[in-house]
Amino acid sequence: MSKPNTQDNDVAASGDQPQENGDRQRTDFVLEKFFPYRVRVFYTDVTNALSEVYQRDYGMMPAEWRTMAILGAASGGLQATEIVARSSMDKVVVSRAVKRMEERGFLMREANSADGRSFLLQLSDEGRAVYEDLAPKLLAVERKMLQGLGEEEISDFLAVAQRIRNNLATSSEEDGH
Amino acid sequence: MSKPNTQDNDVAASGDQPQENGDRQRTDFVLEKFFPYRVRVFYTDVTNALSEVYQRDYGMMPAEWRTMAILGAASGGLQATEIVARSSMDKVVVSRAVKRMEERGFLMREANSADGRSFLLQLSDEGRAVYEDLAPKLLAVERKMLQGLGEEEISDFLAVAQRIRNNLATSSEEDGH
DNA sequence: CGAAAATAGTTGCATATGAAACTAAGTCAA
DNA sequence: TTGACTTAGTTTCATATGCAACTATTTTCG
Repeated sequence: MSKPNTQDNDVAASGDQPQENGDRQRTDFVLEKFFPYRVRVFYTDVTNALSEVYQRDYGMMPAEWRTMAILGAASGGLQATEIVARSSMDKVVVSRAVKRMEERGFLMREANSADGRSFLLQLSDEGRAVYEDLAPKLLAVERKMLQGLGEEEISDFLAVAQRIRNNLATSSEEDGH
Repeated sequence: MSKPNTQDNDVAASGDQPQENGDRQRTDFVLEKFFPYRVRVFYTDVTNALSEVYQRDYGMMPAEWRTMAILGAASGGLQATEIVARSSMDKVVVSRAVKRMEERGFLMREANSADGRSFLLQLSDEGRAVYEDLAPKLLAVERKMLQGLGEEEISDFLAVAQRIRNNLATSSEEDGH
């Protein structure tokens, strides 16, 4: 699956499956039943519930909130790289989030004496105040969405998600197997 | 953007948890443990696994594939509105996906005699061939990601996702309850 | 040491996105 | 009818995104 880009893949030629006849062969693909589709619908609702809060209250975008969440929980200053690692966000996204937050006075950058390429980031007092306001609100949203679910249901759910991720991470060689 | 509301929630006042002292109150928010964060990480992997395929093979983007998936399963022509409804995509997104697919010769638009505002959309022969090529490949990705999971585990998973969506859809009035 | 490779972070570019405004067509009701 | 309202779909605009190229530093190791 590493074909760089064969792009103009001749449509007629890629016949893996029997072409049957000229008639419509009706692959039974139903988007609404498709697992990844449902995941997306689910994800969209979850993520909207959150961004609604930090968007509305502070005009922050997801990357900014996540950056804040990590810095808020940290004790000392962190490098941007750590934020990248712990947020699973792209480094460009983090870079821009940091920039914007600094402009808004939510965080401070100081030179890193140990490494001239990087900076140590931490929340300003104002940023921390925002964090202390937002974190409980977002935890409340989490509580709301998980309302009525038992510990075990939740951990099962996460376990399944994790197994799916593992399945996907497995190189395709071993899957027909 | 600005502060449209009362939101200035006094940071010090929102104490659900014991306030201890005036010292840093250390809200215990840990991004990595935060349910919505995990959902996002999961979703990202799932969605990437799919887009990798239609992106690589046909340079399509998600909205295009989803449009194709719906049209591919439909018998007659569909209005864009139906695609919007059944894909839970924005109508602007659908509009552009349709446009691009038409340009690429994957679908045909014919005037809708029953309603002059809309068009009836359906896959062209070429579009259908692409669909017939892609649908099985994407079903295979689905199979791969669900590998090793039992029917019941999957349906439980989806049920939990649904319950979470329901929790979120519920107006906040009734949630403290 | 010092050149090549690796790493931190930023920027440019091309494209994607959503909100809101817009056009055109259909519906409703007096 | 006609005028107000609704709906289908497109366009505009401002912003978000990701890749790849870039600068500046640090690391590696012959």
